[in-house]
Formats: sequence, C-alpha cells, structure tokens
Amino acid sequence: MTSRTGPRRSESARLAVLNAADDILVERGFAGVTIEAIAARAGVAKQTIYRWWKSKVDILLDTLADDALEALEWKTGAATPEEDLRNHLHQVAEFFQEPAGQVLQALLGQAQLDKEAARKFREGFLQEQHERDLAGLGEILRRHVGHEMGEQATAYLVDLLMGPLYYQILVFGRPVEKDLIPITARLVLDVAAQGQAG
Amino acid sequence: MTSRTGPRRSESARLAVLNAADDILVERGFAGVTIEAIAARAGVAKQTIYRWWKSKVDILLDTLADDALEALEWKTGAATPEEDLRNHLHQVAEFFQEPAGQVLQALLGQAQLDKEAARKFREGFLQEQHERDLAGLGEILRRHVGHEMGEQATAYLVDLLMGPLYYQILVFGRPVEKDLIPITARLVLDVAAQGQAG
Amino acid sequence: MTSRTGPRRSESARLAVLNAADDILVERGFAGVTIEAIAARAGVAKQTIYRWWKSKVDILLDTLADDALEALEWKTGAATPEEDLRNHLHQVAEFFQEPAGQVLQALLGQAQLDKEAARKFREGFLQEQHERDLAGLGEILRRHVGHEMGEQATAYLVDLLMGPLYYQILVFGRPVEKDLIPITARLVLDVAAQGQAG
Amino acid sequence: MTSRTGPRRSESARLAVLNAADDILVERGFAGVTIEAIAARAGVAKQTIYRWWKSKVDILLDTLADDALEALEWKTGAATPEEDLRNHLHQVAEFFQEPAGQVLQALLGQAQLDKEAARKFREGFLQEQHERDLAGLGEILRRHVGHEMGEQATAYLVDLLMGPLYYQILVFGRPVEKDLIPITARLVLDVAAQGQAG
DNA sequence: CACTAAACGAGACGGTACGTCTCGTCTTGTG
DNA sequence: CACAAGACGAGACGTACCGTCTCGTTTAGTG
Repeated sequence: MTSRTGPRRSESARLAVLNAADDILVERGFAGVTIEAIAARAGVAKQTIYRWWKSKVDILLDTLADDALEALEWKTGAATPEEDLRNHLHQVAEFFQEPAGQVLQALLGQAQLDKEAARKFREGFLQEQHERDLAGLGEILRRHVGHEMGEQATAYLVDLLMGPLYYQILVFGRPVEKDLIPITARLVLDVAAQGQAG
Repeated sequence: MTSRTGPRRSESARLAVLNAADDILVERGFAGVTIEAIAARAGVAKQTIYRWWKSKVDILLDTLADDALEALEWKTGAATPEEDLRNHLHQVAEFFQEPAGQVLQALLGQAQLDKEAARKFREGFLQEQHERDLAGLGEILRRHVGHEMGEQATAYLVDLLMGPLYYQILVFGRPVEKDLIPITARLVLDVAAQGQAG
Repeated sequence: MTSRTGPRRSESARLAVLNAADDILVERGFAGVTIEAIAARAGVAKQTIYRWWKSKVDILLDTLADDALEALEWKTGAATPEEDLRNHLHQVAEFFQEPAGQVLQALLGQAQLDKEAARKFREGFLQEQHERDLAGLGEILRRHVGHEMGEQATAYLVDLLMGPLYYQILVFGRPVEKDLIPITARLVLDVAAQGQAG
Repeated sequence: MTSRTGPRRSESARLAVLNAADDILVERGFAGVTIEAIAARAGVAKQTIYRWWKSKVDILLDTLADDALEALEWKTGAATPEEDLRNHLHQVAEFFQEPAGQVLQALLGQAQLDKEAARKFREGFLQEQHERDLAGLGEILRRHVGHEMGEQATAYLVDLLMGPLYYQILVFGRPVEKDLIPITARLVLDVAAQGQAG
C-alpha cells in the first residue's frame, strides 16, 4: 500500500488559517497580516502554518481559490451582449469592494514588489482567470459578430474591456466611476464589429 | 534677523540617500529597501534620514519627482494625432523598464497595501500626473476633433487610453505587447470623434 | 486471569533507545540528547519513548543501571587496606573517562539544575551507590582498625575519601591528578585509626 | 582620540539583566532562565542582551563576578588556624544557600553538560577562585606549620579541604552536615604538619 | 575669532516579527 | 494494543529592522 500511516492534515487548522488571514487583511491591512498574527488569531502554531504554506502570499492565494473564482465568473444570460458586458464589469467592480476583492487587490500590489510573489500569483490565479475571461468574452462576441474571433484579437479586447476598470482601481483607488462601464462595453463591441482588433 | 545659525541641510546627504534608495530598489527589490540598508549604502546616519523623510515611501516619492516628471511628459510634435498617441504610449511603456519606472511600479504596488502610502502617492504624484495627462490628451483631441472636449469626457478617454497599458503591466507584468498600442490609440480617436464619451 | 492480550513491551525498542541515548551523549553532549534525536537514531517513534520513560533523565538513569553498578563496585582483594582504597579510587577515576562515566557526570550536572531530576537521580542511583560505598569502605576499615566503625563515622570517611576526587572532576574537570589518590587513601586510614571521625 | 562617538553602553540595562537573571534562577530554576524571560523581566530588548552576552551562561558568570568574589574571600582573623579553616568552610557552605551560591551551583552543573560553558566558567571564575584558595589556605598553613608550603602541596590540601564539602553539596544536595567541617579542618592541619602532602 | 546651535556619523536602546527548532501530546493506520 | 510515522499547539531560539534616543564632531552663521 502507498498510503502512509499517521495523522492527516487538519482541515480545521487549514480553514482557521485562511479565515484569520482574510479577517486580518480586512481589519488591519496587508502589513498587519503577519504569520504571528494569523497563528494567534487562528489558534494555531506558527509551525503548522510554515508546514503547509511558504509565505503569507501563499496563504492569501489559497483564500482566493476558495472565494474569487465564482465571484469573477462570467454570466451570460442577459438580453443583449452589451448588457452582458456591463453586468460583468459591474460584477468585477463590486467584487473589489468585498473582502475577497481586497485580497485580490493586495496580491496585485504585492506582485509589483516581489517577483516571486508575482510569479506564484500569475501562475496560480491570474493566468487561469485570464483564460476564463477569454472564454467568457469570446462567447459574448460570437453572439454579437456572428462568428468566432481569433484568440489574439479576443485577448486585445479583454485588455480594452478590463484595462480602464483596473486602471481606475489600481492607480486612483477609486470605486470605479459607473459611467465608464457603459462606454467601455459599447466600445469593445464596436471594435469587435469593425474588426479593428485583428 | 530670521536666518538662523549653524549648518544647513546637507545636499550631498540628500542625494546619497535618493541614489541609494533607487539603487537598492533595482538591485534587491522593494523589500530590500530598508532604512538601515539605505543609510549603510549612502554612508549616512539613520537619524539623518528620519530627520528629512517619514518613511521609505517618501524617499521613493522624492526620487520620482526628480526622474519621472519629464519621462511622462506629453510630446505632441508628430505628423498626426494618432502618431502622437502611439508615441506617448510607447514612451510610457518604455519608462516602466527603466529604474525610475520601477520606482513608479513599486509605489503603485505599495499603494495597494498601505492606505497612507496611497494617499501620499496620489496627492504627491498621481494627481499631478493625471492633470498633465488630461492636458496632453486634451490638446491632441482638440487638434483631432476640431473643438475642445469636456473635462469629464477627456477623463474617460484617458482611462481608455492608459487603462489597457497599465492593465498589462500591473496585472500580467508583461513589457506590453506592441500591437496593443496602435489599437488603443486608434480606438480613442474614434470614440472621441463619435462623441460616445460625452 | 492476569496476563493480558496483545503485544508486550518491545525489548528491542528498549535497548535501541538506551544505546541511542548513550551514543548521542558521548558524540554530541547532553544538550544533543533530545527525545527526537534518540527516536530518530533508535528507529523508534517518540510516543514509544514517552510511553515508557518520563524524560531523558529517566532514560539515562536506565543506562546507568545497566552499566555503572558493576563499574563502581568495591573489590577488596588487595594485599593491604591502603592498596584497596587506592585501587577503588583509581577505578572510580577511570570510570569517569568511560561512556557510562560521562552519563554519570551528566546526571550529576543535571541534578544541579533540575530538582526533580536530582530527586530521581538520588533516589534511583546515588543513594544505593552511597550504601555500597559505606559497606565497601566499612569492610576495609574493619580490617584496618580491627573493629566495626559506627555508621556516621564511616559516612564522614566516605566523604573524606571520595570528596577530593569528585571535587577535581566536577569543579576543575580534570582527569584527576594521580598523586592525590595515595594521599587521600593514606589520610582516611590515619583518621580512622586515630578515631577522629567519631 | 580613541574614544568613539555615539551612545555608551547602558549601565541600567546591564544591571537590570543581571538582576533579572539572578531572580529567575532562584524563582524558577536554571531551565527557567531563558533569554526571553530575562528580557521580559528586565524590561530590555533581546537584542540588547545578545549585543553584550553570548549566552545565559555568560550572564550568570557576570552575576558571579559581582556577588561571589567577596563571599568566597578568605578571612583570617580568628584565634587559631583551625578556627580560621572552620570559619571559611562555614562561610562557603552558607554561601551555597544564598542566591549567588545557587548561581555558582547552577554553573557547576552546566559545566558538566556543556564543554564551552565549562571552559568559560573555569577560565572566568574557578581558576581565579582557586588561586585565592591557594593563597588563603597557604597563609593559614604558614602560620600553622611555621614555614611556606610548596604550591603543589598546598593545592592537594585545598582539594582535601574543599572536596568533602563540595561532594556533599553537589552529589547529595545536602546543606552540608556541620560535623564534617571540624573533622575536615583538623585533618588538613594534621596532614600539613606531618608533611604527608609533600 | 571665539561662541553658539543645528546637522551630521555612529550606534545603543525597547520593540516586533521573522523562520527554525524541540517539546510533549494526539491521531492514524499497520502488524 | 504496541508500534512507526508524523501533525499538532506551544514557546524559545537568534536575527533583522523598526523608529527613538544619546553621543561627540563638524560646520556655518553671529557678536
């Protein structure tokens, strides 16, 4: 038999750590998220944290995996493609106001400061999310222009769609001006229809 | 008499600190930029640093003031408005590869993690830069559409222009795909011409 | 029925633990004797050690029981009482050079630092050894002075005999200067003969 | 000029550390003397301790230097040499009941367990104390036998004098049986007079 | 040309968090 | 049910920086 003897990883400790990290980030900010504080709040030994995670970035990445995937999912049931796009942008903008969205924002910040954190974050989350954005926007555009777009063209359209929103959030820290959303949505559909992006 | 006696602030110490901070950021990353490291590298006492700056963010902000303002200036001498926009986007994209651009990127990162740093950064740099972007893009658009755009409309167009570029740099850490630049430039001019943004 | 079912205590595990403890003490010193190190070296689970011993002091006490009792036994076959005493002192001095003697020395050290260890050590080893010293020296003195000494008088003579040797070993860490042994032996016999110790 | 600039070592921090170490040793035993506990009790940063001492053994050695030297000094004013010896043995026996004596006992214990501690302890304290014992006993014997003893002979007599006392304290943990003291004192004078030790 | 007085280098100080180590207990299969 | 394996809560280890605080030394005016 391959399965080894002895105790297994404690699921309750794992959840306590993820919740503690999340709570501390919201309450005291990223600088307050120390391993000591997480351990104390979670009622867990530091060694238990170091056994399963290499850094606080890894812990926060794990909280994203639990929380963010569904919150950033594409939902395409609206009457028109334009409405679908507007809905998705609103959904993303609102996500950044929630605790899980603050985790995402903090990780985006840390990724600018620490190359290793950036690599993990991109490989462990952003890449996957980008693929889901490609698929989600691709399906909407197929409905709009009547045929499949090229992958590279869709990628540019994702940048045009998401870029202004992230720019406002990351650079100006604003909760996103609502009027920007219909402009961006309209524009992406126009560009797709005119075939400029290919 | 108002002028007091004794030595004045040492300009050589000031420059040594700014250079040391810059060098350490490039060599060892933001986490390596500690006051102790700056003091050691600059051959300066920690107290001298604390006398003139409140934090390492303030130091890095000072280095930006020296380096970034001209690098992010709008130059409008090209043959067409479209070329002007493309040139500016290339200039910004290239700036992020330089040491001073890495300082900007690090401060953008830190701004996601620390509200006080964010406030200082926005009040001390980003706001001013945004005004220059409004003015720069505004002038180009006036040449393109033949009349003055509204301030809010111009602001949206700045978001549409800069957003995709920042999105690629901050979210994906890419050196910016060059094809995105002409697409973005073209699109902003079209939107301006169609008056969608107002 | 008194005899219970299931496996009994593993004798091989017991011996592996005692040998491992002994080896580690000699190789890495008392501080290196950790339960983890013993378990690893003995190929035994920590729980197995804690099941049968309360502390590393108890383990070392067990190794003494196997090794030290015969090494500190009194042998009285020499030509004269004086020679018997000299032989015994040499035997004790040499014992402290051997692995088992290092265990004894370590436990004597630990007894100065930890009252509980001291209690166990004295009740579990030193008391018994002292009784054997009383008996051993008592018999030699009976041969020397021609009659039985009082118990208290013999006890003082044990102190006079062993004290200087232990003083050199424990206080100065010396391998005992050989000339001290005949002096001490001679002196104890003289004191006994003069009846000073009573 | 040789004297350097900047702040000097804080004497109050030094004393707080030594007192804290002493107090904790008495209250909680040697195992309770951790750097963390000393720092907490002394109201001092751990780094301050590590800056000036390499280990808790070094700290305890420093407390001895302040406390033990005078307590183990030879005082020779009594009516007879025998009384001088008895007084000194009583003084030493009582010293081991005091806090500083417990420090000495703990260091003697640690010296059995840790060769580096033993080396420091012997070079930093025991050697010096032994020289003072040689001088102190030497002077008394000169008065007793009427001429100077050889150094080696005096050394053996120190072993004979102090050995039984240390044997009782270190091996049996007893507060020393008082009757042993006059016996030992008498015996050393006799041996010296008979010239056995040479 | 002393005499202030502030800025400087050096670095000790009380703290906090780091990541590692070992403790003694508890949990999980295996023989 | 004893055993090997090893995860767990606990807490000390020694290190790195934090921001504050003395120290002399140096440097610019002022009287």
